[in-house]
Amino acid sequence: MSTLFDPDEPTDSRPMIVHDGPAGFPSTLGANNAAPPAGFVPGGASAGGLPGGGAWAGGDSLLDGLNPEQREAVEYRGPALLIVAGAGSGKTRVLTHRIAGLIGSREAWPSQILAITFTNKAAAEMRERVEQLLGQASSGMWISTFHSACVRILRAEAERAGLSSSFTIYDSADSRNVIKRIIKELSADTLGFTAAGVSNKISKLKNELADVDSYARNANLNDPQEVMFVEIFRQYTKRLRAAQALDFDDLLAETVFLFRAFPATAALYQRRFRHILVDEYQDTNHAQYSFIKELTRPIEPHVVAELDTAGHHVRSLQDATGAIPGASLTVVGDSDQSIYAFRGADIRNIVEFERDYPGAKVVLLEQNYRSTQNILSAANAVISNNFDRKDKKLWTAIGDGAKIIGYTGYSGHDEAQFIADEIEKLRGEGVAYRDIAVFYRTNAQTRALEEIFVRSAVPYRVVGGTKFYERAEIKDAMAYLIAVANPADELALRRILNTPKRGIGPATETQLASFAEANGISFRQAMRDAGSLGMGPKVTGAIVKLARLLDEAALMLDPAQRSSDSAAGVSSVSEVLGFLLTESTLLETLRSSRDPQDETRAENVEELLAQTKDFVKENPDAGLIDFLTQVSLVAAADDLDDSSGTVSLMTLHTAKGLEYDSVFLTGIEEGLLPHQMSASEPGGPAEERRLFYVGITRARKRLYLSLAMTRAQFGETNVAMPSRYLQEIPGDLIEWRQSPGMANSRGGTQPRALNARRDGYGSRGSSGSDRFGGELPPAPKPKTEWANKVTAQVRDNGDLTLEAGDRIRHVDFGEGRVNQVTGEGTKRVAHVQFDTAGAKKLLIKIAPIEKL
DNA sequence: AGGAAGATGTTTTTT
DNA sequence: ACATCTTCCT
Repeated sequence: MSTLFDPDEPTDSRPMIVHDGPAGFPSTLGANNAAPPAGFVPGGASAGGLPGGGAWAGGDSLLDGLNPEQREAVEYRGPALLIVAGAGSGKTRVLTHRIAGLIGSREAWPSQILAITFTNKAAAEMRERVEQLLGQASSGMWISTFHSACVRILRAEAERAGLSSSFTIYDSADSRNVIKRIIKELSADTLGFTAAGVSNKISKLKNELADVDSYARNANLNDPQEVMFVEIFRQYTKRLRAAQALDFDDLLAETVFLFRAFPATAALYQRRFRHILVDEYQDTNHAQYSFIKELTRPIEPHVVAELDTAGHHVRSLQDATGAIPGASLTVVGDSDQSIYAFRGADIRNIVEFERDYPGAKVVLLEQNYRSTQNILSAANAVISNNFDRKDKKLWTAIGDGAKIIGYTGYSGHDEAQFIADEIEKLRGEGVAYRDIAVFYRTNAQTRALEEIFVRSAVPYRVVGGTKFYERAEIKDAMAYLIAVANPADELALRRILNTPKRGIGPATETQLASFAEANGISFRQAMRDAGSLGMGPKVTGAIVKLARLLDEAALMLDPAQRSSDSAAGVSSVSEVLGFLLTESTLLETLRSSRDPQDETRAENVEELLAQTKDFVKENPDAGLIDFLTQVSLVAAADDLDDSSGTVSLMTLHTAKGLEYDSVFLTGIEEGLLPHQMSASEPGGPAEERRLFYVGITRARKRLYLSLAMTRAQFGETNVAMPSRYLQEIPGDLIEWRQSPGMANSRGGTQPRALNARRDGYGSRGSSGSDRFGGELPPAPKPKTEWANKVTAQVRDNGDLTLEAGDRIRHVDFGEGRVNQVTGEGTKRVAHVQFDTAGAKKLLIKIAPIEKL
């Protein structure tokens, strides 16, 4: 987060560098720095810089503890470097050391470095580690995501780009709303258009840097379907522009367009960033690729001259021809971990890097420092089934480690119970909750897990999922802020128009819109002028009042206006939000509602208010726009709090780039992994395999693979088949606690069909393990004890008191004896030794138990 | 205008 | 199963 507001301002206290503007080049040197940077110095580093170094980082050489390949990746100097980094091969280490080396050896100023990461969290981590290596904070580095970097550039160059610098950023839900409205107005739904479909298509096009016009030029105008799509696209573009809004894809595309249209503007950034490093390069799409391509373009002599005349310092960077050579580019990636093709990531960007940047150096990192050999062997075996890849084998010096544990549950709930039990077992062995993670393919799978975890008193955290900022009440509150920051944003205005209810219905809304249209004024202005619309006095009053409220809030933020009455200076984001929430009665309405859910909603809004206060504290110089930007660009993985002592639950996609001691990979079933939807996509199954591979390689010491025989979806319970990928793991690596073929306890449930492999995978000698070859037995009946019963009941045992020695009966586990009771109030937990089911922990308040 | 009951679709992944 | 959207009723 701090990366979005990294201290790049002249107000920064450190004397090292003085900046000269948004694209500031270190034009003036601090007194303590004698040597100016001169772009990269080939060979300079190894000669006098790094190895002997230690001058800058508390004496620790940057190369200590690196293997030869890693060293090479840190030390190499040249225009282009590709680091092919297998999972867990220490690429973050290499990147941070490389950056620290560039800065520490004075080859580059921090401000000449642009490092792109996949998430804000990764950016923050990288910044921290670089500063740790350097032994000091280094302002001016840009370490951020593609999107954050583009926002920063676009806000700085807004005028050039034809935008307001306070443009709003629409998330996918916002753009879908706009599209939905357009579809409705054009009655395009009769042609089979859906908001989601159109939104996806537009997103894909923008990722390819197409816009309406370029698309329309090549469109087949005899196809009514196509004509309609073009019309929707056109409307969408028009509305976003009118609202001074950009969607996620625009952020990149507009930046690229800006660079291409204004070479001199681009040159400011080309000149500034002499070293560009991109992480997760395999997941870049065409727009991102182009962004990097533009930034690393050499600056033509005539543009250099232009800059020079404009007073920029460029002479020192010129080569013999008068041009400024392109920045040096380092990309890191692993094509085996490419999992975002579905949203336009183009694996060719990394595969063809050498062709793209002739003379590029390639370094391969294959030694893994994360996982045990058993885990790596499984990963290697799986991924080797993807043809069309460079063979690459991860290896480790760590040793074999524990076997992979396999488990087949009767249902998703059974699977979840197994995981909860195993987590407790691990806990008993001294593994902390925070070192455990549970991965799944789809968010829907969290339900069963959460239910069981709550019951079993396993502390957990869902990373991502339904995000805080996507909640309706938060979007409402945010819409107030957006309306203040960007009066042109009609979407925000319409959203708050009748939230909370103030008697302004859809009819009134339409009247306002057409009034604005007819008079060529903004929706906001139409609200101010509502008096001349001849509506009822009550409605008119409500509209005008809202408009006035927003205007007033805007004044609170405007430094020019602070002259008169209000003694205080410019108000902070939290003050403005507090004002808006109070005056609009949004918060009060939620609090006094009789809908029980509104209580939580009110709490959420208050949480947002608290967050703005934190934000103001951490970023004293940042304004409303900065806050809105930050909120727009937070990702699922960003809010992961490492310090919390909880088990982490997340999707396989979110898991990329993370690692845990113990990993549970759940739902390894056909239809789920690989997912049903991927079957029709061209590279689908291969991408799903990479996803599986990514999941496996997150584990350091222990890996659990679990699946269920039946899984509930769409309210129906369906039979699930083991994933084809399971067979790709050599049997001797897995120890099946309950194998896919032997889940027949309890009076002999039928053995079930696998994808018919006679040698079975892994079933270790237990009875019935090899009975499933060939035949296709009927689907097993869901075990009644589990099937969908957990959801049915919302239990509340009230103030049931238990103490050590009590005997209880549990719906699923039978009878048992309480050994211990811990915790307080509603969180009291009973530690129970069941007669047949073993030891469990139960949350007393809600567990399906009775005292005997 | 606002609320309740009924209809509908949604679940692949995300900056 | 659940949430959201639509339709109908007050």
